[in-house]
Amino acid sequence: MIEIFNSMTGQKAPLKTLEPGHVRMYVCGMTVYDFCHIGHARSLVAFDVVRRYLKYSGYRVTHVRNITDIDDKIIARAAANGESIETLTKRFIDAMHEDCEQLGVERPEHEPRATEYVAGMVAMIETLIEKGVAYASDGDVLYAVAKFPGYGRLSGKKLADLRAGARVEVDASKRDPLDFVLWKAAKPGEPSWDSPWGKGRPGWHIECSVMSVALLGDHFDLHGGGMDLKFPHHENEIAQTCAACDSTFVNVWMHNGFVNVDAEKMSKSLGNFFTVREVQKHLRPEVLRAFVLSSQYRGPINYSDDNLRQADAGLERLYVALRGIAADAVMVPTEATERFRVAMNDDFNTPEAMAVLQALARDLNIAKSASDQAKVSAIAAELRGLGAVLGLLGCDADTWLKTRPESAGVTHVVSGGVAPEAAEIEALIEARRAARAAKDFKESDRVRDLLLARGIILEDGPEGTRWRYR
RNA sequence: GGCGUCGUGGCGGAGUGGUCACGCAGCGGACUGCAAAUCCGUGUACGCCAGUUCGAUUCUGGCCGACGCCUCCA
Repeated sequence: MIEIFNSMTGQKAPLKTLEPGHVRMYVCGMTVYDFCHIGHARSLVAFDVVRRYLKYSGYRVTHVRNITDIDDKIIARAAANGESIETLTKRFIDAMHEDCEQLGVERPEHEPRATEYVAGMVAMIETLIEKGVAYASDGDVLYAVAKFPGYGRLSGKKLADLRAGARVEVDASKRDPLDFVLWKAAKPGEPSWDSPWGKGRPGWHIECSVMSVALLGDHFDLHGGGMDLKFPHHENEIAQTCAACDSTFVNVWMHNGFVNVDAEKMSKSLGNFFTVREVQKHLRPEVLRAFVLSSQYRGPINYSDDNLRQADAGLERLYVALRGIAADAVMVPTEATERFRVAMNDDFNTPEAMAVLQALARDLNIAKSASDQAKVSAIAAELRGLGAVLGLLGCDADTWLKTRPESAGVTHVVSGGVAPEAAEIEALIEARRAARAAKDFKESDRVRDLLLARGIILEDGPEGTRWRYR
């Protein structure tokens, strides 16, 4: 039984799908005017693990992740770059897909774009006006927040408190400062669509209401996103969908925590963000993934070189254990799998799940030194199998270990082939072998130091010498 | 100001009313020509103050501190 923390209730509860064996989930995706940063990566990876684990647990998953391809920032960025909105958004959508592939994030079943659903948004806005919860004003359409009784429930806010804390100047067209825009009248030169209220474009929140209803229905199982979307975005989504469809909308709300830098939220406005592709210049995407999974998805996670280094070291230990073992055995679940499942069933406790992988690595190393082949391949299969549920350990171990960190970034999808200078390294190892055979340890140590200076570590074993980068 | 999350050993990070996380780093041992890798061992950690309890890091209350949301943001 999978238990999930529901932001709406503040408690964990067993997952009960509306349709037996089928999970329908919607996760807020990106606004595509820039590259993915580590914060996006965390959300992407966190919900990718949710998706993978649900599938592993036997569910069919219909996962929707939207793409916001029209909004103020996109318009501004395109104008600043002197390029069209289409060119800009296409570029960053492609970049996002590349980043996802690097991070091992599976493609969701649907990736709807806001601009493809404008007609539906207009229709929902009309319904909201008919129902008396929205009003047109100077070409804008606003949602009258006070008309929706449950407003603030998700974020635990009261209308009065929100008004007291309001830091935004009141827009003259708003009847209540908290009312939010469903439709924006077009300004000259801006992209626009025809509507009953004149030319304009949708507000941000309405797209998610319309696209989720269109692809998943007006009542589905899971809705996720970053903590910062809880208010106002998800609150507004609820107000829109529930009022327009007279529905329950979402059963379980999930929110991932932030990535911090020096204990501060990584964000565009603070300028303390790193993009996924920058980071991949000096480490492999799988390390980033392991780093994200090293803490539970709801808590904060601190981005630092040392924490990344630790994630790398932990992952390397797993790959070292798997090295040289054929990946041909079928996974047979043992107590380790049971422990893994208990951890994951508890609101996706990935740190605990990773501890299980480490325990398997130790057992594997022990079985290896005992030369218990049956046990070795069984444990290796279980380790790989559970790793796959987290989207880890998908590479060939030897390839992983023989790929230089600085040439990383292209290794998540195993492509075979070791580093280019492998032949040269092998030659030096052979020379050293000869020296050792002749008991010329001075020479053999010289060769080893030579290689070490290039970041290559040698390991002498019963079957000869192996090498890896570090 | 309102609302909320959190505070675990050198670091990261789970978890629990009373023997165990796990990883990184360190130290000792085994192994090794020496290393590396691996295995074994090793740390009186649970913000502060009270309360409940035979016993609290784990429950309750208060305090302090950090962070977040209240405005676009994963």
